[in-house]
Amino acid sequence: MPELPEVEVLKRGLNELIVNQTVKAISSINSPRSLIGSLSDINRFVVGAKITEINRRGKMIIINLSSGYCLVVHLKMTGQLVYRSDDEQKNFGAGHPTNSLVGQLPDRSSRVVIVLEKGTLFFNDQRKFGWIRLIHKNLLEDIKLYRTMGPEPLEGIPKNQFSANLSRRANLKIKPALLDQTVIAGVGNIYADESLWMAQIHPSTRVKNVPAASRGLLLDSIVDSMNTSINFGGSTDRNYVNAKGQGGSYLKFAKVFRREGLLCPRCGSEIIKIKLAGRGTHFCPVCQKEEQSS
DNA sequence: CACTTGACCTGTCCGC
DNA sequence: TGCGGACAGGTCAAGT
Repeated sequence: MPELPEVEVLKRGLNELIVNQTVKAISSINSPRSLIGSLSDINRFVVGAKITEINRRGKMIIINLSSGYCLVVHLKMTGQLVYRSDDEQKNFGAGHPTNSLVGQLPDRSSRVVIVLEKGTLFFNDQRKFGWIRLIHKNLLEDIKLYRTMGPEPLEGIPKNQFSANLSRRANLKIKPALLDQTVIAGVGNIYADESLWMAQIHPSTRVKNVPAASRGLLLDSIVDSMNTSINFGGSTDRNYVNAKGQGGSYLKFAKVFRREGLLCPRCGSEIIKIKLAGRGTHFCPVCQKEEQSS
């Protein structure tokens, strides 16, 4: 669902749409757990503050405020951050056509509503796994996920660092190791499967049995697949949309993800799906060969 | 301590 | 058609 590329596309959109706007109001609706922070802090440090910049760390979005605080957003599986200008809100009310995949807002999945000067930002989350947390920018490290997050793929990770991080999980299978956010930031199910296919590594291979050359190829593949996805606006399976409510088209170009029963674009064999570490895992059993354990 | 499984949720899809 | 259950997967907590 939303992984690094999707969150990056969302971050870029938000930077174009809501920076320099002042927050007029913020409230959670229908899901108190979705907004984390005391009501007094929210009223004091969010309402009346100006949005200065939107950043990303792994799969987290960080909305910086002029008060020195920030709203950290994790979309988890079904979260969305959709901005509607006041004009767009009026048009929706009038039933005008739109290119948004999301209908009139708020809807029944809306969890947090942030009213800005010129529009409204909606945090929608069908399954309520996601959250928005208010925290001072100097205390971001209090969030364990933030503090332990591995290096950013788009900022250039030295291959020896990637290899060393992987080796901390030497006995783990390579796919669950990639999903460990302390090893590398932002990889989820889609880009794990796609990059393992590109690097021709069987997802069940133990990390200790993945040679250095394959690790280097794997890192390159992660970066390549993510950059390609960003260029296509990310992956939309069902829920993901950007800040304007539009989907991304990367899955049309995916080689194995959700393509079980279809043919491997490289060798023509049938792509299969297995369950690995509790996750659906797609790969080519012929050209992604498992290294023998010793 | 390292690793695996279950919980958190809700909408969709499949088989009966 | 209705219903129960499996499934989707990011992260943390609990269990082995």
